[in-house]
Amino acid sequence: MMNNRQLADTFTLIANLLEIKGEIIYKTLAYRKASESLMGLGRQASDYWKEGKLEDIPGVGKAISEKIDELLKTGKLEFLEKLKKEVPEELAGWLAVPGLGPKKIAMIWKELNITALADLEAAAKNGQLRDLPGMGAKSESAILEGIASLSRRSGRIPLGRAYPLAQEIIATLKKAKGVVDAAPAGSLRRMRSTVGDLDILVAAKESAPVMEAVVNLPGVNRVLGKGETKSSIEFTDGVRAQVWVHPPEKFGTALQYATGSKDHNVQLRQLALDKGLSLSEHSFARVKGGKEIFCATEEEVYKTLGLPWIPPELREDRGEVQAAKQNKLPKLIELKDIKADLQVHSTWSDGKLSMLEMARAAAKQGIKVIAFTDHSVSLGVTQGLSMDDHKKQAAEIKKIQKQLGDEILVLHASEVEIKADGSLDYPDEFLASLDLVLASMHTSLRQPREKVTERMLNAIRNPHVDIIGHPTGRLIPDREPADLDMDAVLQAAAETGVALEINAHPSRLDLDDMYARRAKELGIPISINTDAHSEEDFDMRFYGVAIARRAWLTKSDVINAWSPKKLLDWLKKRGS
DNA sequence: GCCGTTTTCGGCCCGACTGTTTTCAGTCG
Repeated sequence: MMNNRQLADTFTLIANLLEIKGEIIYKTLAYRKASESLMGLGRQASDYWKEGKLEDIPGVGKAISEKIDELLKTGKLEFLEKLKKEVPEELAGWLAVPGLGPKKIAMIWKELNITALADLEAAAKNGQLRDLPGMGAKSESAILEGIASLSRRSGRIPLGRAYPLAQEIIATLKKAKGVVDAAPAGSLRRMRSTVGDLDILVAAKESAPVMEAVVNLPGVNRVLGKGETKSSIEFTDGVRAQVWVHPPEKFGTALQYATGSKDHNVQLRQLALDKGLSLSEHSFARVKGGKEIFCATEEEVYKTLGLPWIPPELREDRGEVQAAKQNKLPKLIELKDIKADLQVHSTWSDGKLSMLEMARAAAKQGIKVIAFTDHSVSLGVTQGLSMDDHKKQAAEIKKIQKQLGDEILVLHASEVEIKADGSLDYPDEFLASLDLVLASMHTSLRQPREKVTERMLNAIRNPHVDIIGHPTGRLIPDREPADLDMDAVLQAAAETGVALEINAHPSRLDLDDMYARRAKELGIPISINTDAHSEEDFDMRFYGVAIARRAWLTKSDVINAWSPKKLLDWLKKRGS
């Protein structure tokens, strides 16, 4: 049975091939829209299918629902097979080359009769492209550069790498002449767990000095474009950045525009048109003449549309505009709301600092409850604790609690391994003796779907387990999530009341927003934890909270934001 | 191909930048 990702990939391929074929653009857009919608669904399309409700999926109508039906039934699609005969599938890969679009691809393919990327590279090197219609020597070398950059660029950039890098760039640009303000935009500002490139917006009266500073940033390898309002650069490691410059009085519309998402902006522009206004990054223009409206802040942009300001994390066209219209935007959780960290490691297993040092570091950041979840015995690489070790650790916790007084409450917990056969690393009687049990998978993550799901369900159904740590086991950017049946996982979590973690470490951010939002809808408590192994790791809460905000979570949805008393009562009721 | 508190047909955001052009097409976000 195909999963959402496979369905989405199929429709993206169809869109790419149709585009090269020269099909009307809106048809290809419809397939792309359906593909994105499937990726952000948070539920399996096959469930909609079983209920006969495929057309409830946004962007899926009669034609695409029939195609999903065929794919789920047979695993194949007649329409796609035919299409591949008209347009070689290999050509879709060319679209990944920066600077190459569907028109040029079709033209080169037909003129030179080549379909392999290697042949394209050879043709460019041999100077065969420059004489084609609409091409020249520059286009030819641009294509060669583009192919070379493909190997340099390794896909999307983890948020934890992109965010600090953008802050550095912003700090440098703020020193340029005449700069009033600078801010991240794009998926970076929306805090997606990975971003494609860095979008940065600068407010300045004069553009030239800023653009000069942009192309002279440290580590710039190539200047992809340099204009008055926009410049693009590529760093030596393949990371790309785009910088816009707008005058301060237009900063609001410009920031709103550059933040996106594309679909959110489409919604706003439509709303503007309904009011007789045309919204661009520069201003609101009246459709029938009259004065333009300039906005220096985003608040003014949304106010002009009759909406409250929508936090960037929500701007994904997932119902936020509708909610804003009805004044039903959630009051999103904030960093300062987090009062507990329920996954922390110490030198008892693979942490870098003692429990006392970690507890003090957490207290310094306003944390009131900390749970030490050192690894369990079977995870040998981390020097997991035996039950005997735990007795000693418990004694140690008593001792440091006295030293810490009411500065911070220390819980004796464990990150218990969910073993390959689905059993937990300690017997139930022992789990019951701990203050808190967090269960996670670290090994055999590539088991087949049924097996790995059953294993997870077993942990969720253990009455002593309070939290499931980093549920899917993904590592950004290197490891795909385990092939879990997330519907079954969420269903079981809803039934047993176990909390699911948003692991705040930027290489995990697991659960990601779409699952966390679905969890909230099912009433599943969420726990945002740093998985800290050192003092700096406590800062990673910031990313965890960002993902929670993208999932529409409020204080009451997150157990770490509850009062210590409420949290302890909840733990007590869970029987461990 | 999808969609609908003015539409079941006629829309579907719109501007910047580049390169190959003598006014515009292609790509990108």
